[in-house]
Amino acid sequence: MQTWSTAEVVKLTGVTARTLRHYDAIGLLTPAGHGHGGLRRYGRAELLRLQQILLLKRLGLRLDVIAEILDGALDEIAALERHAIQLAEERERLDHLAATVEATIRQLEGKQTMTPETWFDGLDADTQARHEAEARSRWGDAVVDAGERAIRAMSAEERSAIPATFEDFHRRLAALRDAGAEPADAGVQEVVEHHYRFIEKLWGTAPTAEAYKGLGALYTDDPAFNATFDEVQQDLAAYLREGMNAYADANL
Amino acid sequence: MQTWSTAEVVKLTGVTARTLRHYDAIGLLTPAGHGHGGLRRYGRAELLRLQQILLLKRLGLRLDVIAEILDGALDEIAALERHAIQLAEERERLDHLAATVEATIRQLEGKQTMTPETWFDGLDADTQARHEAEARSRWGDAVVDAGERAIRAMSAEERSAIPATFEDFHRRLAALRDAGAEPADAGVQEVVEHHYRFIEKLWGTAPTAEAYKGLGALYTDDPAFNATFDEVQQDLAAYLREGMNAYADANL
DNA sequence: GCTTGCGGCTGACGTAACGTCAGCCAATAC
DNA sequence: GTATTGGCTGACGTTACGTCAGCCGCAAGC
Repeated sequence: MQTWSTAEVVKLTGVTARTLRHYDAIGLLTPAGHGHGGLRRYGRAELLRLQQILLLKRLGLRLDVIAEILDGALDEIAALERHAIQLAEERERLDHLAATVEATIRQLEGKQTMTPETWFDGLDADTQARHEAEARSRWGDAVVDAGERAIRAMSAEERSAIPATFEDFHRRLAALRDAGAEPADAGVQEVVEHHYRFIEKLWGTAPTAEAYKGLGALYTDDPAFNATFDEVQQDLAAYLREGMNAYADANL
Repeated sequence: MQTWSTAEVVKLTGVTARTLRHYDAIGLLTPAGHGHGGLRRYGRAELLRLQQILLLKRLGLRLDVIAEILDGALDEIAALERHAIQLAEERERLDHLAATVEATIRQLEGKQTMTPETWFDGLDADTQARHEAEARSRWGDAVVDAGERAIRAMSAEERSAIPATFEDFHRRLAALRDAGAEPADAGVQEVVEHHYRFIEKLWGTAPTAEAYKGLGALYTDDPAFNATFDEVQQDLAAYLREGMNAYADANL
């Protein structure tokens, strides 16, 4: 029976000698035997098996899965079906990623003059871009795009008034808190309602309960936001968040 | 100045403690200082940096690249643009892979329901039965039945003529190739069209461009197929594959 | 007989980004 | 005094090999 040495198999198939040794080491492709000095010798059956391995590998399957298929422990069609599903998921993930990266680039390039620097009050352009990326991954592109349109539709006056409006909310909330009001109390909820309406205006669409609560969580979780609130009053972000949660539960 | 312990940062950001230690170990995020017992302490600056790290990481950048960007050694926009290109390439690769996998699955299905041992040597009756049961539960009866109906709609003569029909294609292609014809030439494309119609008949449905190309790739990649072609003429599979690609591009 | 070269061999380390122990330490709570 | 909390520092495992380093057997040339 004809046999082939490692070097010959390398020439025939294009795989590297190291790969053959690796497949031997993990038991995926055991040589037919060993010649003088322990030299590996492959027979026809091993070459055929190697061809199958390479085919399945080209399809992106993992070596352990390939081994299970070739040894009959796994159904080939079922394994490929699962693999196809994984490929589709991965592709979708990449699509989403690519969109977010593109948005980030556009933002960094400043080609989009959407939110003036005043928007996030104190955040530099770089941080702003990060926030847009975060917003897109949190709420989706549609929401952020709508927000951009809404902001552009505002007059310059309205736009420049944004930070002051937020500051006004924050100060009123801090005052209520100092007075001992709970987040769910009517006075606080009134301010929160104004806040909600204002966000709706900024976003160009009415936030859902989840989105609004998510925004509240962002206020406390994001150190940049949190710091902005802390400047007005310690832990004000958490106070507002509770107010937003209560508002969302009661009205959205 | 306010500082946070590892556990606090974990709660604030959602990353694991192990990750924070890892980032410290590779120098990506060094704590502001160490408290009693070597406990890590993070300040506002570190939280902001961590925030940036997490955003870039969500965009799929590698940690060493992130470090270079944050330390100013790399231009952020340029790095993201390169990254976007890589994402697009990876996506395309997955597209291609998915199409090939789908075609392979179809072909394996065809192996079992449509063309018996005469065309493909390799699956015994038991394996075939398992595959069919698997196929029915996974793809639904409709698809498998359609294929079987298509086969059954053939007369016994037609069925037994399947291998001969393929062989006829192969011989005609080999002859054209010997005569110097390119895969895209009209004469070859005419044979390929017959081949396409025949596959359509066997599958019970018209292959898409991707599926048809995937089948061509399978002819060259699968050793069982390739060997069948090689018996007629050396590297005939690759020749047919090119013809199939040209046909798909022009007509599907 | 000795060296050189070829072809191959067996470890062993490195890769990306951590997860998952194992074993130890310090401060606090009971 | 001890259990608990919260943290610490190694070190191994993960995937599919690439890349040495060091050694061995066999042949040809000197």
